Amino acid sequence: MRKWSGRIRPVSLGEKGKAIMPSETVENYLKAIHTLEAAGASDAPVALGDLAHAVGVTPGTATTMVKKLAAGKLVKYERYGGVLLTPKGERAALAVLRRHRLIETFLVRTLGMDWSEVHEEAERLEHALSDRLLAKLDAFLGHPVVDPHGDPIPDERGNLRSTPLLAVARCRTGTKVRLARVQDQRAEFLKFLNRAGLAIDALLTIVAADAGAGTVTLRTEGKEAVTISETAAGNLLVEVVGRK
Amino acid sequence: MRKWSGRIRPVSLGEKGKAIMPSETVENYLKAIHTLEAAGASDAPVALGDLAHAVGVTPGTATTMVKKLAAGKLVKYERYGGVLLTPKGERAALAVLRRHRLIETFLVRTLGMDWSEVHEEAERLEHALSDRLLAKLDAFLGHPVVDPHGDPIPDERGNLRSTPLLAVARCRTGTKVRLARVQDQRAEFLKFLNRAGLAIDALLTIVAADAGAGTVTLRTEGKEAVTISETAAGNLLVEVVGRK
DNA sequence: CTTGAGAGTTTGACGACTCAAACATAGAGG
DNA sequence: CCTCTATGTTTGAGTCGTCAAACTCTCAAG
Repeated sequence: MRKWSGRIRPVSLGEKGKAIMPSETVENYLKAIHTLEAAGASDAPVALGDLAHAVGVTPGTATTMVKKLAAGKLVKYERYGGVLLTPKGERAALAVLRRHRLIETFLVRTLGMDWSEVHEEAERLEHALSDRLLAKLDAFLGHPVVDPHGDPIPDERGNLRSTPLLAVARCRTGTKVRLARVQDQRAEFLKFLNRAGLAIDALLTIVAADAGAGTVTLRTEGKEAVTISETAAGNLLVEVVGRK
Repeated sequence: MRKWSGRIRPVSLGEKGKAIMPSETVENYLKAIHTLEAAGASDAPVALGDLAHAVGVTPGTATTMVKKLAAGKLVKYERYGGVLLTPKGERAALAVLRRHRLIETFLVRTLGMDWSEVHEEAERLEHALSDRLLAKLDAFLGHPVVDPHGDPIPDERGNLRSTPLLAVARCRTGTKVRLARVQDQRAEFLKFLNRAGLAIDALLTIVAADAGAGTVTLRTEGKEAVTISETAAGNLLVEVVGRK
């Protein structure tokens, strides 16, 4: 009788033993929860509907999955009460984020891809890198601390270095700022930024803000002014460098 | 009512429409069939048992899967008659092989990983690269024609440039050769080659061949002689450069 | 021929993930 | 306080890939 030396497959959650390799699906849920936690009020649990939307499944599916995550001690969950990452879940989420951001950095810096096209790519690759490869990549890139969108890259231990940044939406007219981080990664939006000359590290001046129209106007060195929605302005994080 | 903009998932085989994105599993079966076809006598169908073994599943699973591949016109299959790739299946298999080998090349050349550790890595990554990324990678590497093991890399159209090579096992004593390709990718074996100083492009001399013991002895420039099994010698492909 | 061992196939079941749709709950507005 | 609607949960079913074990076929040896 032959022995079928099958490959080792991801183990189901909540089993005996140690370091469980989370499935691709689980990693995606954790990442989404992390992102939603960061976006919402601090300590506010993430609504399952939002989670479902972020992951791209129906609410029922999210409920089912979250119960599994809870069984695996990756999240804290109460019926009708939303979901929060446990420290363990947080670590796992940051590990995924680290892979994602290092990959994006590599794709842009080394392969010369546009920042508008690397997100989807990284989305698929992030589940296929070993720790060993990740370490090599990190070293190759010179241990970058932010990715091409300005998002911080967690280090091996999951520490996130956070510089306090300000949304353009909250800047007073006349402020001079440096674009440090873009939180909307939709290709559409990034391509618009390309056209408008709004790149990471670009120096900008807040020219005007029209609360009524819900727009903000800004100008980058030598280029013509651009007007964007307040929503968009909320996704551009900057560092103030001075006042005109 | 919210619209669940779920992600597009791989479509099941044999459906209407065109360019079906084969699942990771399907890609692995095709790759395995291709490899087994190449290893066996020309035009001999691949036995389902061998396929099952190569993919790491039970024979029943392989049968089931092969029927699906046949439904998708990727293989020619007859009950009890083994399996052969159709032109379509061949193309798909070569595409996977191309991705696999370009990734290995990148991992060794750019990230400095050892050739003994890249196979497994590539095995996972090969299913996650877009054509766009692959093209960038190919250009970045300067359109390499062989991977770190000496295996030829199919071009975008699936053309394989094949140089006729000879197995060390078939070389006469006294022949001087250049090591061109290693067909056994088990980390164990490659690490042994490292220790023995047997690298791609190394110049070797066939010192002796003992048919009784089933061994071959060879020497590389300046190093001491190594004796390997005939099986191993069958997996070292070389180019003859002269006779001593 | 006949036959049996070995290769291949079928069947029934399962785990992971998903959806649609029926159902339950919370909590704001009246 | 009651009620309605938003949101969340459950249920039943489906897909994909897998296994174990029962079953079937092929073909070489007698």
